Amino acid sequence: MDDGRATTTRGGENLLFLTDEQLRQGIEAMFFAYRGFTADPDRILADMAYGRAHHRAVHFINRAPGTTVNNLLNILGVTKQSLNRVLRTLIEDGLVESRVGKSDKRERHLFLTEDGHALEGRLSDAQRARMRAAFRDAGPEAVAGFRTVLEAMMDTEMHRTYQRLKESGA
Amino acid sequence: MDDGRATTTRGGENLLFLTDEQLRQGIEAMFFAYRGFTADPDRILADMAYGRAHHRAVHFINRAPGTTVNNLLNILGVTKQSLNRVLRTLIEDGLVESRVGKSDKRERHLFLTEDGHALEGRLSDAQRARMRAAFRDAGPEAVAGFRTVLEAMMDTEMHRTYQRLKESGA
DNA sequence: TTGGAATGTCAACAAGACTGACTTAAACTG
DNA sequence: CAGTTTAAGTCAGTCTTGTTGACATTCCAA
Repeated sequence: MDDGRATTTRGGENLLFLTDEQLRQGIEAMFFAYRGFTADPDRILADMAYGRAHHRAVHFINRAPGTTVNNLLNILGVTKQSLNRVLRTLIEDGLVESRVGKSDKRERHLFLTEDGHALEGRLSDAQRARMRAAFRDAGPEAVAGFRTVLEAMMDTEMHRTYQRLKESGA
Repeated sequence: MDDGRATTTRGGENLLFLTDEQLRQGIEAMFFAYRGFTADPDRILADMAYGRAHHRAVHFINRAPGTTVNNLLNILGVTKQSLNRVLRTLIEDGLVESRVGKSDKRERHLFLTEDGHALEGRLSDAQRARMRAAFRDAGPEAVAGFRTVLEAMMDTEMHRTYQRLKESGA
């Protein structure tokens, strides 16, 4: 199985991609690619008093305007104390607006302000530019495979969240 | 361009995958998949006094036995102070051995001990299991695409490092 | 009206990254 | 050989982001 040779089954299915060596390459590809993935927004954020956590909050508030704190908590997978620290600075700095819920006044609905949208735009422009270049270089078939593997790598719950977001968009 | 419809060029090339919405889905896929990618080793490490940084060090020392501290620094992309903290505990706990270089006595060459190999095995077994399942579900073509896109997403320097490691393996 | 849920806040803490300054030892170089 | 550079390690301090635990407030719903 880990003899380094390509293996072909009766069906013609290449099993080389399941050797430990191939899996390790996949693992390292994820590690190095994720660094590239976050590098551009990180550079922008480094000049401000913000970090990756702020980027994530701003991204998902933009993606799902009016989302509740609890919903955002589930998406981000952090504790409310951790999110609250980030959210507080964003609200103080006038990037995020928190509106008391109409039907349920316990809930807070989160929205980006004009300044919030400006930051979100800068960050996602940078991140999208890299993603666009990678997608273009790799071609449509590779992109489809990329997404298929990533989806298969998610936990079931995360996958559901991802699907829900996907369906809500465009 | 961002009208939500599939676009086909003369060459028959589907350009839908370059819409902002598709790029955003790619970004979110990376975010959620990376969480899954690190979840299993993180769970194992949580029970010990170790974290993700220890995992990374152990992984790359296993991958490139005898690597110098400087080389590891370049691979991991952190400061020597940050790496040193992690490396010190690993050496103290007898998981990593540091040997003075033969030709250049300033250098330290890093190796996993038996215990180090045991931990590395546990961690990478867990991570490989998820990767293997994802690869199997997605199929060989998807896996090839996955790797193509990830490679295109890396910074040039990281990509060189990744290639060097890849060639040194199997 | 009482219990539980959603939110927020305070405090304390830890991992893991960072900068800057400095030491030691070894190797290279003019 | 003297001076400089390189590799590694250390000390001190800071920052972001995560964690627990305890507690208050508000308000919906049985």
